[in-house]
Amino acid sequence: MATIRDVAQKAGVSAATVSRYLNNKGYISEDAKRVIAAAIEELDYRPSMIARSLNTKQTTFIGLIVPDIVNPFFPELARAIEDVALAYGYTIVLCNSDEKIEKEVHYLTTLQQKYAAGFIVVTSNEEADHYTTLDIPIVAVDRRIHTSIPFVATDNREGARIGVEHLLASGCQNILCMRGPAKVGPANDRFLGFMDAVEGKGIEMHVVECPFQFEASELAARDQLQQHPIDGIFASSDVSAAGAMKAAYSLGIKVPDQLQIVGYDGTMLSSQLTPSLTTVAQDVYKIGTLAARMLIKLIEGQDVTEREIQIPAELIIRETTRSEAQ
Amino acid sequence: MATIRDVAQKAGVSAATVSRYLNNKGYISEDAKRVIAAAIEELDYRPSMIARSLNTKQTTFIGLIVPDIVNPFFPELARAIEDVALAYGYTIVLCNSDEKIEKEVHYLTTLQQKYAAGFIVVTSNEEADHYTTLDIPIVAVDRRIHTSIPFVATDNREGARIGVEHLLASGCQNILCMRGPAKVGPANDRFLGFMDAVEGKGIEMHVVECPFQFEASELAARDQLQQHPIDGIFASSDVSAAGAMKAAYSLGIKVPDQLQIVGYDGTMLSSQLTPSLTTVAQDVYKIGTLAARMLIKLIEGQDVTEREIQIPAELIIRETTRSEAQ
DNA sequence: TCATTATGTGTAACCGGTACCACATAATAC
DNA sequence: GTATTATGTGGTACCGGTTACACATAATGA
Repeated sequence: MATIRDVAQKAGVSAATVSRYLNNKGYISEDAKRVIAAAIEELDYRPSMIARSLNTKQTTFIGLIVPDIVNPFFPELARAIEDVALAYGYTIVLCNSDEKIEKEVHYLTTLQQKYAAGFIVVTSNEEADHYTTLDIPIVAVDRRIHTSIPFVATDNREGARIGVEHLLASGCQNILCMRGPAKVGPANDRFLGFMDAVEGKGIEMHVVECPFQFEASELAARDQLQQHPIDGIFASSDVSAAGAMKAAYSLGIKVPDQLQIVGYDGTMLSSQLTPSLTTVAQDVYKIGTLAARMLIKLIEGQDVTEREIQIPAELIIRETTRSEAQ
Repeated sequence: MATIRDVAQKAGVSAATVSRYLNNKGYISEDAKRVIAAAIEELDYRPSMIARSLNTKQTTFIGLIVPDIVNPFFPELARAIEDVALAYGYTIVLCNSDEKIEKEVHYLTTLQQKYAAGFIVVTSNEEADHYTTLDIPIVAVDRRIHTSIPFVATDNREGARIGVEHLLASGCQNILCMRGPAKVGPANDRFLGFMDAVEGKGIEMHVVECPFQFEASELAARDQLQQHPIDGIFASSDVSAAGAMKAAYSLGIKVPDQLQIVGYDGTMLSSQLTPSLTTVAQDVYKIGTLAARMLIKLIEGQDVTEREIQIPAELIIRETTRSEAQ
């Protein structure tokens, strides 16, 4: 690899001049520009970002910390972030934390001492010290970390409320809420939204807590369906809804005739199921782009006025509900 | 951030000694070790990887170039790679190429001048010059790039053959093959496997090419199901199989009673569908770990004996086939 | 006892850029 | 005609590590 001094020598100028050329700083004659450009071309010279970083102290890596990229919510988020990162000259480093503090801390420290300019983080860990004490910018996505850390997410409470309203409007009288884990912020918000919709309506309701995981959800749903005459399910993730559909199928319960189901997330899965799933869709791509933009602004020292962004969710009515209203 | 000279000063030794301590190189007295460790502790010193990289010329970034992380095959691959990368002290940089040469080249060049130590690449692009001329190691996954580039993938031909044999053994007489795009290597291998199984068996067959995409697959399947008395479908991806299931459902064709379906990939989706999908599962995690190990060996200058690895696929029999044999 | 080797540490150059400063010349101002 | 400013370039220290080399002392061998 050619260095800046190789270029300088070939062009018959000093390294300083080449550096100025590369960064469009200070005065450079047209002659010098021409001869430097030629030398760069000829040597196929590319500046070493690492040498540059050493004294500018600036890098273009963004660490993306997610629980597990295999969970279908995150690839889409990653994709969105990567798209804006690319546009602004950043690249993203993928970190799977499995929700474990040790892994989060590991990535935070190694990447910081390596090269990271900032982080985008999705975590449910209560202890946020290792985030608040960081000296590079962070943006939290999906789950709030600490009031001092900027945050982007769906308006989950309102989203859930809309989904449950739809179930109500479609005639459900006996609703099961398959709520997510209590320690996950958005799961709680969705549960609150469920309560908002259901309260004072005089309908019967059941609540079961289950992880965003297929088998466990199927089991929980089957159990509830056997115990109660349920005619509507609000699942707080599409995966749980898929589990519920499977449970209904194996119990011979017809969807949507005997049982209506609303999922949450709006992942690919929801449209690929048979019958296709009515769901409350999050605009994950938008969340990702907004978070990335915000982080890059922070990195580049620009003003960030809105430090908390809530994106509305959208109800997508498909085949697991009857929407009697229509 | 404290520097090595800060540590040296606090410990009353030279920077060289601290460096030796950090790298376990050369002689260091126990006294020195103690006093340096204390100074590091006190200053919360972390060596700057970027300064280190500048003269060792070694980095610990692995570029992962995939068409689109949103395609469910890739998160699992990424996860596997990331797991071994973590174990060996590497971090992975996520690059979505959308199969576009420009984007691939962009990432290749920027990351190379930035920091990458090697690449793991999934691409179907014919033109491989920008890969073969690279001066850092690469490993190709899923799709072969060039004979000179190490390669890890499922034995797709054999996998497909097994899947189709199962359809045959389950009594299918009129089979539709939903093959993948002609320009994608693995899709061709799977088609060859289909032919291997079907040839000379005297059964009726139909072939339709469709992308690994839900809507298009549903349309193609519906079209074929309306034209021919098909009783078995071999889809070369789970997504296509899901499309076929939807088509069958909307045409009132019962699965598996009237129509049996075998998918390919073994993604989450296959188990979450109702009925759950019989599929030929790839061991994506294994592919990822093997590829990552191989790349790291190449980066670290170790011998790599096997430069082409084929992993067997496994048939997972679920509810979309009847397996009469049993 | 003297030569040789093992042990331990510091000095300084270097990796490949950036940026401050000095300096030279041309253009403009007074 | 001299002072001032704009334009253009080079020298060199520095970012924060690593490492070759020199040097000093202790331990071992003959």
